[in-house]
Amino acid sequence: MGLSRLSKEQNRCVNIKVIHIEKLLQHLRNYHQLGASAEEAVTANFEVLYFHRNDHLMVEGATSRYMYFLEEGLVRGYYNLEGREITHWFAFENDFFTSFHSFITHQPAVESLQFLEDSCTWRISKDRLERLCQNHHELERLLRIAYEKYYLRLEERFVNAQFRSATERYQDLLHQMPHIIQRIPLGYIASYLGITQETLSRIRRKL
Amino acid sequence: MGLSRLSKEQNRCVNIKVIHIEKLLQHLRNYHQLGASAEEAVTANFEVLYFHRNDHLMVEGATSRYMYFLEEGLVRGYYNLEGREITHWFAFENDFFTSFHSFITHQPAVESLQFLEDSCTWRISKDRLERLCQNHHELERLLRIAYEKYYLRLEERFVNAQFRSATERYQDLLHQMPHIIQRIPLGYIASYLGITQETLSRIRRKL
DNA sequence: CGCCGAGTTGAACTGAATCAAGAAACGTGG
DNA sequence: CCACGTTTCTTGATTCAGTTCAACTCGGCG
Repeated sequence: MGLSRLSKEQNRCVNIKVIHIEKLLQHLRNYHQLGASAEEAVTANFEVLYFHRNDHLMVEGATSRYMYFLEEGLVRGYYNLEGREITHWFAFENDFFTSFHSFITHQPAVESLQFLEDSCTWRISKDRLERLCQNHHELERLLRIAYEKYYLRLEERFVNAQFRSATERYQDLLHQMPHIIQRIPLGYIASYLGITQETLSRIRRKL
Repeated sequence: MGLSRLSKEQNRCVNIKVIHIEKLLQHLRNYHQLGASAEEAVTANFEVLYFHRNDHLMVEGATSRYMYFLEEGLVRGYYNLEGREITHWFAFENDFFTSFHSFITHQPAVESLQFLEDSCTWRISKDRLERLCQNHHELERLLRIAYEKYYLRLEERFVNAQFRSATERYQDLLHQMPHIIQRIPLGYIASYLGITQETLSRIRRKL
């Protein structure tokens, strides 16, 4: 459950921050165009952090004070339900992630966040994000638009969960993220889909 | 499938708009405090509309160009899945509603919206809402915060759908909205919970 | 009165969970 | 580079929650 970070690499990378953060800025532009001063504010307020495979970013009970952007790597959010571990989301390259409930409400998180691959992230604290939004209407708008998008994503997942069979959900997943199979253990994928590992194994045999 | 409106009552109400819209403003203040000019802009840009029980606000295939606020009444959103009607949300007093996917993406909606009771709504077009947000940073912020809240609501529903039994979900619903039983036919509630009407009927017998 | 929609009940069926046991793959230390 | 233990994945037998289909009850209403 190490919270260890690659401080050497990290320092190396802080020096070339301006180069790297371009990927985050590029991604932000997909949501909404930003002026020079807003982009500078982003550059000044996000910080890079590196993690190892299997590192925990946070564990349940902690309060999430940061929003993260995943430049490279893979993360899962999971929680315990009656003694068993439920993975309820994955974040891939170019995703924002955090324990949203905790981040938004300031309450202790019910979920834990763990890296499944060595990862490069950018983070900003809630305080700073609020300040940035206050000072740059453009960023507030960007955030609003980002929430719209994330809302729609979630809505789609909800409909799938409630009205499609396990097999359909697995096929959808394969279709939308074919790479997922190589990168994530079956058990995590199963609980993400809301089924048991055994059932998923059987589904795969038939395909 | 009447799209009829109560134009007489409506006109009467437009005259006393300033009194009525107070309820919308009051609700908005729960999300974020607004200055006088923002409140005036809201007052000037929302319009009141009345509907009858069973009226359709829109049917699948149409594109949702308005965001609605429900001052009084009851609405459901539903769609067809393999010939059967699935109610996937209800809006109650003080809820915002529309076909979110359609409203956000400008694409034709897959769902239809129907009033289950005589209702009083306030609406604003997407264009005007965008303009308001552009001119009033406060409103942009309010909208961002509203999306956060709606995101969390949906997340909770998603978790319930995927990991709780039908009985648990029904009990949760009873607990959170006890009035729902009196106001909504059993079949709608069942599909909202993701189960059949027969199953819900059996669950109720046992309680 | 008879019809119609809403809700209930029953019996058979089914998709997925559970429990239990093996097989395969993985990584770590010697 | 092999050997061993651990984790990951598969397979089988059984059980169970919820579906399906069909029939029936009840209350309202033209």
